[in-house]
Amino acid sequence: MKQKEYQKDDTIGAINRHKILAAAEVEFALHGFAGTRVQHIADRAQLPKTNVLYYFKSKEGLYLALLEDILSLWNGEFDHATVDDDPAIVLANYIADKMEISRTRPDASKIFALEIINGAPNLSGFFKDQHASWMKARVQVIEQWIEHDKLSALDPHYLLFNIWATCQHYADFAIQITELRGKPMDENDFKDATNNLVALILKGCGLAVPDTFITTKTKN
Amino acid sequence: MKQKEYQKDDTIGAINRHKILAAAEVEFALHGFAGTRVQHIADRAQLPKTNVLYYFKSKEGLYLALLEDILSLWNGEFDHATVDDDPAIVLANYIADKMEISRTRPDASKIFALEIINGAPNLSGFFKDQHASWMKARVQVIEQWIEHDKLSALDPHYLLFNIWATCQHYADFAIQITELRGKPMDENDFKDATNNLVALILKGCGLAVPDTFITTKTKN
DNA sequence: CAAAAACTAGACCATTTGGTCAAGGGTTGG
DNA sequence: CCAACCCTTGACCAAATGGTCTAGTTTTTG
Repeated sequence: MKQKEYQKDDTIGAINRHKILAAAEVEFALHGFAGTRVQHIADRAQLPKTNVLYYFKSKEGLYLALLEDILSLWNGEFDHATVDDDPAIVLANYIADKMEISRTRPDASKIFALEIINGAPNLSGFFKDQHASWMKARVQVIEQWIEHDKLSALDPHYLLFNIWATCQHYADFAIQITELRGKPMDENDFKDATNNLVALILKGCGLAVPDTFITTKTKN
Repeated sequence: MKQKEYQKDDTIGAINRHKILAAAEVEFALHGFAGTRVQHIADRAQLPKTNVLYYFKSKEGLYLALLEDILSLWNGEFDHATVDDDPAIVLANYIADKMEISRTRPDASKIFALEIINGAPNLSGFFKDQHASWMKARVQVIEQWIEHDKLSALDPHYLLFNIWATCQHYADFAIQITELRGKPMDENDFKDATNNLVALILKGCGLAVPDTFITTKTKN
């Protein structure tokens, strides 16, 4: 973070750091922090182990750097929504965003999940505070929507939890999903899943589903 | 499994095995398989480490025994539902069951989640097959409900995934939830969350919410 | 072009940790 | 009461692994 600002992206160091982070993301997602071997990260990045330790002081240092990268994904459109916005549009887009992250960055999602399940031992107080205040602000907006009868009465906390839960699930439990569907989810399946989920949640909140999120299938 | 059938529950061996399993559940949930120390399990069970290895041949043996216990939780009411049942009742009860497991056995839920996230390396083919055929049967019932216009059209797979996702979330992400709500969820909070979730999903499916799942609050 | 800085890499080490062993203590059934 | 079995326990070990050291190579910079 500190160096990256002024550092070019095409120096040998930057390239290697990037390769290592990418390899680490796969390994940590698959084996957790304790179960991951520095050697395996090195192998995957096609570098000697010593190099990994050279660029990142330690296994923990690498993990923390990765985690910081991952947390930066957790921002989006919804962050700036106000009462005046249409809840149907805002929520649908929020869900679509989250689903898109699950599709394109499943390992990031898994690492975050592992971190939380294990008691969030590496999430900084700063992140937690930031997250808590984000939550508070979003809850207020949703409550205002409810007051203005734009949304049926429900606890905004649970609504948000349920959205996160469902979206994350498509990344974290991808193996199970693949097993049960008989095939992995491709981009189209994700679109279907997103539209299904948007419909479920929006209708569940008493909202109409925006046209853009209605699947037009031959199947009636 | 093999011995338990004829073994009494009050022998010294059975008691210790039970203590060890309980301790292991906490430790594995908190640190994952690789991150868990046999010594810590022993400490928590208040037994010497050698005892743990005496009762269970190895760390992996203990983990597998625990996992088997946990998987037995994954059965419930919905297993026997048919077209003739009321989908609103069946689904609401299914959600309530799952939420109850999240409340009472959060560590079991976490271990299962860790297992899936890490690629399900220890889930037997038997379990997977069983699970897949369970899924197929449930999907059929839901499709029949849809054909009979008891439910709005949606993909049954995604509906089930979304239910699992939300229910599991209250166990797996309990730390985050506590952080964001400012306090841990007690039994009453779980009841609220359950009713919120039932309302969201049932309304999302075009179903009326059974009376038993409507929270009567002073808050309008 | 020379020197400093960045990078590569094999050899090596200290520690941690799952697991073994042998010896002894309790319990139970005949 | 004794013998077989179950249980307890400290001492110990081999393997794995994160990390260091040193030495050399390449790249950058003045």
